[in-house]
Amino acid sequence: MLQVATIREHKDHIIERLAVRNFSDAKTIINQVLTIDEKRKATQTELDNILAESNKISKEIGFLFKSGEQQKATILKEKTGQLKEQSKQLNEQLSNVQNELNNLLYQIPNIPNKLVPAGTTEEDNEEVFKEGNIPKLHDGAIPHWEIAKKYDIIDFELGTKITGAGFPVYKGKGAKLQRALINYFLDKNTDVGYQEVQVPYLVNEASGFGTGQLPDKEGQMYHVTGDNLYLIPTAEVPVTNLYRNVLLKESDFPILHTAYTPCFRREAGSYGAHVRGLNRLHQFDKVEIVRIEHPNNSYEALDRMVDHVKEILRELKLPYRILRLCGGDLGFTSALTYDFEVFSTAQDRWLEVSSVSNFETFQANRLKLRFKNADGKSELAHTLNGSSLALPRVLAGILENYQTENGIKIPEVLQKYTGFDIID
RNA sequence: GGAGAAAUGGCAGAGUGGUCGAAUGCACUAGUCUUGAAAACUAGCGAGGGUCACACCUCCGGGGGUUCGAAUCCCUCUUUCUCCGCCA
Repeated sequence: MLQVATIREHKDHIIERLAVRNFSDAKTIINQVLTIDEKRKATQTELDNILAESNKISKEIGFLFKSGEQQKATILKEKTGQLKEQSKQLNEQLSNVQNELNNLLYQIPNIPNKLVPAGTTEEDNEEVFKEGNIPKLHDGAIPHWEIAKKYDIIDFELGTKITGAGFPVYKGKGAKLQRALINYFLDKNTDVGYQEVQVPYLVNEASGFGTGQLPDKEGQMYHVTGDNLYLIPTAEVPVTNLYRNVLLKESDFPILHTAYTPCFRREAGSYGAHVRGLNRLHQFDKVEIVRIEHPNNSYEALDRMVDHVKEILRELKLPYRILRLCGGDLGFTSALTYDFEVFSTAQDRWLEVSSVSNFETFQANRLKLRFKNADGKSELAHTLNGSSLALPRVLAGILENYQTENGIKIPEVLQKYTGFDIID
């Protein structure tokens, strides 16, 4: 959520940048926000004046009672009745205006960074980096869902029986390989200073609001209605909300966390040809990295996160590329996002395995995540996060790219975690 | 799940209807003293709105109510603690 003060000061710039997202209503909404905020201020001032007078009279009544002048007090009491009625009305007005203002603010996405290219679909994303060799597979190479079946390491039908489509069961070396990946990712992250945390997989409404999933995207999350809780779609939600309503010191920066969690996504409406196997699931595992940064450092931090994910993919020897998301593909809350995609050789397509974003103050404003700056003033911090990494597609990439006629080889860096070097 | 107690500033902890955004202690910040530090002393020290700056307004777990006036009384929700029940 943008701050009204920011909107007021940088109105033209914001309208111009929002055009990159094809957010055509920008000008109208921004102008509405400013008008309504003026109304808010006026109403607030009017209410404050009435409350001030009412407070003054109440105090006087107190003194009069003490000195035994009951009659004078009674006269004053009558006067407060009117004021009370007025303040009640104004209060209602104020909360209406405030709701109106908030409803507008909720509709405005984050301002894209100047690096974000214009564009409408994923075709317009900008490839900024590419590395690794696409292996030449032997004749008869197969996609990962067939590999999974052939070696009996992932059972999709069994998951369907227990829950439904999109909830696979990992078995034997498949399960072990998954666990190896989780441990490997966590170790890589903690090695460079991310503190590991284990967090709840269910979150309340306030948390969903803080990171921007609510109120608009509740359809993407599983809702436990009995207790009004949501299953997390990503560790970003609980981990970032660790810092909801927090006032930091400048010396607290940077804050770095990593967390392994399962992720639950309804993926409503995204069925189709490209969702086979591990490509798109309702439940999957992910290791996330989250940073809370001083505004001056957040873009350097973003670059460091990108470098970190690069190193992991390099170590796994998977061919990958990095995309800078265009305005049309950029998430609602993000100012700049880099997607990492691994090449899935048997499917002949790129699979997204990580998404690294800077949200600047967009989430912090909702979270009330601030720090005391050098002038002693409260200022919003910047939040960032990235996958490091999402498991299923990395797994798919390994199974497909490492397949040989004799079985699936295990990437060298993982062998000390798996305890085996081939699935056969 | 049942019964009882509690929730106040970074922490501890006063405050049970009026001048209380709130005593006191610790922590913290600045100054005096000191070669420096400690100690001692002095001053400052919650957040949000509003203002050029003041004034002023709001906030004592959340929400609602009583009252001219609520941290204080009432209702409700949440959380914590104790006891009982259940249980990985």
